[in-house]
Amino acid sequence: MPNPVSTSAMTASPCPHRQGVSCGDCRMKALCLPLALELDQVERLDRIVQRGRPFQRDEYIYRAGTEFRSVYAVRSGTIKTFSVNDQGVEQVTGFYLPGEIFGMDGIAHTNHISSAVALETSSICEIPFNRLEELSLALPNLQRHFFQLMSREIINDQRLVALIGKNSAEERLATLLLSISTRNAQRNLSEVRFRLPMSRADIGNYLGLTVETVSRIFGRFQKQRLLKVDKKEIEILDLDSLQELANI
Amino acid sequence: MPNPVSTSAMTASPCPHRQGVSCGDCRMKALCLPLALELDQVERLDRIVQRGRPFQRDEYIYRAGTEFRSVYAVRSGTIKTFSVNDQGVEQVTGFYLPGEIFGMDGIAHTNHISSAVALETSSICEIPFNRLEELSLALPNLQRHFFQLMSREIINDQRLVALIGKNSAEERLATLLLSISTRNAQRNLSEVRFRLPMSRADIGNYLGLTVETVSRIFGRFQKQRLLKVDKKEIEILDLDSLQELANI
DNA sequence: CGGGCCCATTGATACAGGTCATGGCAAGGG
DNA sequence: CCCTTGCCATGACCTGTATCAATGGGCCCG
Repeated sequence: MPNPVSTSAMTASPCPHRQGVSCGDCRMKALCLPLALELDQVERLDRIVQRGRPFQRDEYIYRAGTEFRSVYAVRSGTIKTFSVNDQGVEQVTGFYLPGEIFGMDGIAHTNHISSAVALETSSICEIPFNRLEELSLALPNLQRHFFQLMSREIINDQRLVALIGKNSAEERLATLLLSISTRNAQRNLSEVRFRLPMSRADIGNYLGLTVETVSRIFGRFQKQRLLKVDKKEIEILDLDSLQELANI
Repeated sequence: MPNPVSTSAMTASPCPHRQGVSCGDCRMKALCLPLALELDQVERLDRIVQRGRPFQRDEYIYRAGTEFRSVYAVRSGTIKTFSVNDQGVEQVTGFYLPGEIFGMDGIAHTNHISSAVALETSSICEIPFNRLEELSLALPNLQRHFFQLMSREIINDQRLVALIGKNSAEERLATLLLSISTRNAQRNLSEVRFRLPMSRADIGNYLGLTVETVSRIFGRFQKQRLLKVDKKEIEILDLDSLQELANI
């Protein structure tokens, strides 16, 4: 008897991908919008945001090499960004959850140097960058917000460098799980039960590990009663120990 | 007989750290300034830039925990940025050469989360961030330039993640050497002979390696006739092979 | 001038994680 | 229903890099 209800504890809204929402109504606005923006400023931002039909699993939001036009906000679902070097080796550069902004690495060039795909059905807000620039000239709060968003992205990447450069496989995986856990908590979802939308291969790629190692560590964590793992469904049984492991 | 002349091929200017320069005169303007800025716009930027006395080796430009006020441009010398986690482990996050901007990770917060020290005597331009924000509202080119600078920082960090996560010690060191080489070339310095201003420990820390490994790889590169290494003085003997190693 | 310190190098050894290979399970398609 | 395919798990083995330890050179300072 398959249970049609996802374990992801959604609120009353019938479909998380529904159209026609405005920034003012969006459940994610506290995450992706500058809190400092006044109501009429939100409206002005809202007017430049484009919302298309949801992206299906494996659908590209943008591709490396194509023209950079916009940055994007996740309204629902999960996005993976990655780049491919000239030897064809893929590098996963990030996983983006609802309320988070991606595509800011494209700003430096006229063409994208990385790609973004949906890991599950996902609704995306597209924010044309030249319009965002114009609006930022008029709304100092918005300009500041984007500077801060980009700064945060830099900080995240630096943390990832430290994680990969200095920590063991166990510490890396624990840290990723806790990162997703806290980001879920910010979205008012459970911080101990969630579905990992990405494959083991993606996790390993992101963390600088092989699939086998990721798999073994999941096994080890289960044996140590830190986690309950059922394919992509994760339950954190011992948050404290996991945090200790991740030295957070 | 010690040779007082540094191997770094400086141009005629008697002292690279001299005061009283303006952005318009600065040899590094092509690197750190938006090329698109008009002359009078450069002057307006110039007026907010603060130039103090040079920083000596090991002097801090800013410290983690102190109030974030400015971003900085290197006019001469080399700056190392790093953060320290709660276990006291240092993570080197970057080396900044003349014409490069650092401190952008501070924008996201009111206080710095990383520190910056001079690796050698260095002249620094301080750019108060709130004044930069104001000016950016008036100068669209400047706003764009800073968005692009930050985007480039993100890209660099992502490349570093890939380097550390996917490449061997040899590949990592080769890539760092080539990065410094090309950045020197941009400053019209030799791309095959230069002085590494940072210690082996800093290099290892940055690349996610131990000092011993860095030292061994330097030895290996010498044996393979890729490099001539004399303490911090580096001569690249076989640029092609090094590039092949770094898969660039 | 000598002692101490920092930095770099080099060697011996250990081990975490990579590589290679096998097998299982679930989903989808003919 | 069986066959294929993709994803994950697990075992055996190997190797690159960390770790531990010892040595040497340069430099500062008493």
